Amino acid sequence: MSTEASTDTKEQILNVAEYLIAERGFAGTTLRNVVSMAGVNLAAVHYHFGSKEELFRAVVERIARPVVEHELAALKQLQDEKKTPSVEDIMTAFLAAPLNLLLGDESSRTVRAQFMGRCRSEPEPIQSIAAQEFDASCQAFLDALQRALPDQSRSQLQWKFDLAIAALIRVQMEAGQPHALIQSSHPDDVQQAISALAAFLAAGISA
Amino acid sequence: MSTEASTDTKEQILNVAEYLIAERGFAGTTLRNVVSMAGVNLAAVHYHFGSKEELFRAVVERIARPVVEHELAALKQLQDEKKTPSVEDIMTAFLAAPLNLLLGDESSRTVRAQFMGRCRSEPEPIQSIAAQEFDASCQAFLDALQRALPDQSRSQLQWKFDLAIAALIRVQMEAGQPHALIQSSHPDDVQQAISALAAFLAAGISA
DNA sequence: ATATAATTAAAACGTACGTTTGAATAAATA
DNA sequence: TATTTATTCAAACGTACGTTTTAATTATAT
Repeated sequence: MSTEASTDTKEQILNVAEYLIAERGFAGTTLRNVVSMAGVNLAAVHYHFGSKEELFRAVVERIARPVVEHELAALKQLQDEKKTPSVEDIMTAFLAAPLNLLLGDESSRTVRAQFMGRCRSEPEPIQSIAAQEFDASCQAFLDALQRALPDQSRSQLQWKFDLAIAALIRVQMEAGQPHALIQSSHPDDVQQAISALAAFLAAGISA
Repeated sequence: MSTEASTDTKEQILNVAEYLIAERGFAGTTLRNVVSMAGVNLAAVHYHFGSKEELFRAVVERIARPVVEHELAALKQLQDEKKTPSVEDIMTAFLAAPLNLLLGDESSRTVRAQFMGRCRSEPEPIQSIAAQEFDASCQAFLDALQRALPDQSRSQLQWKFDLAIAALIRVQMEAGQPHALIQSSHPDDVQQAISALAAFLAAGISA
């Protein structure tokens, strides 16, 4: 048996698509760019994924699943430790999973971050496809914030948490650039960035 | 004489290009979409602007100029009133100009906001073309923040102010949507949103 | 009114797009 | 080994892209 050759092709396509869409956006990335850089045949995309849009969905799923899992696990652990975690605790748990992904192998460090950033600014229906993959963790963290700040209205917390996501994504996209919060993928730097960003957001959300 | 017909065509193209790029992004907008909706000939784009990229630059310039002017004027007035304005004062001045643009005629209310949002997430070189149009006011406000918070390092303020811009743009893009900060273009609502967002950001930046 | 310039129009340029097809090749089953 | 299935490949499908060209039209000025 060899699903070997098959999965190689499939993963190569996913890797390259993630890289190019992160760099150029969905509309700016052509399947011919993808297969050329991946070293596979053009028809392989439709054989394995069906269409360009389905390929995008596959890339998003591959990225979102572990992030959402980590986030929900971190939140659960936090709630097991403390009865009512602070806003800063909650935000730290929320930020840790995606930002620690920046610690992965150097090659795909920024790529994954930039891809997630693109997801939120792509035109419909691309944006919605991405959003629904992250929806589960967003709801859970919003509930946690509501318990920590019972005096704030739900709609208030909603737009504040939305801005927190916007900030997280901005930090991810700018990682490594001249004046960004995250300068290197060194564990200490990333941990410090998580703390600084959690403090920034906790202050704003609590205000 | 009639530069009449000419400026009509030119402005129609600018209007429609702004609308479509706001909705679909630069790569997702075709010149044939533009001229079809604008009711002008395809060649008119190249006659008046030279290329698709130059058309984009023209749209950005038309939007950015009044915003930057208003922002710098508001900052100057603030610094004339108070010797050392508070962080919240500064952020309010920064937010007021772009958010008050949402008070314009209902038709183009969200369009302009979404366009500015797109500018920051477009792939290069589109993003840079847009960024340089807003650069002047960014530097001025960063300087003002530095004077209000002399204990924070420049690089700290830089990523914080960058996140403030990200938040501003997110608020603009989401305006009118279900759980957004800005629900209507009613002057009172917008003014309240400016206050809330200024408080959110001032807390984060000062933290 | 006539000549000159500015603007619009229709059509085609070459290129690249996402997708489909049908044959060739490799792998798995019998 | 023979046969069926899964995968790769080269080529072409029709469509749409940004841009250019050339001619018709409109306005300005002599």
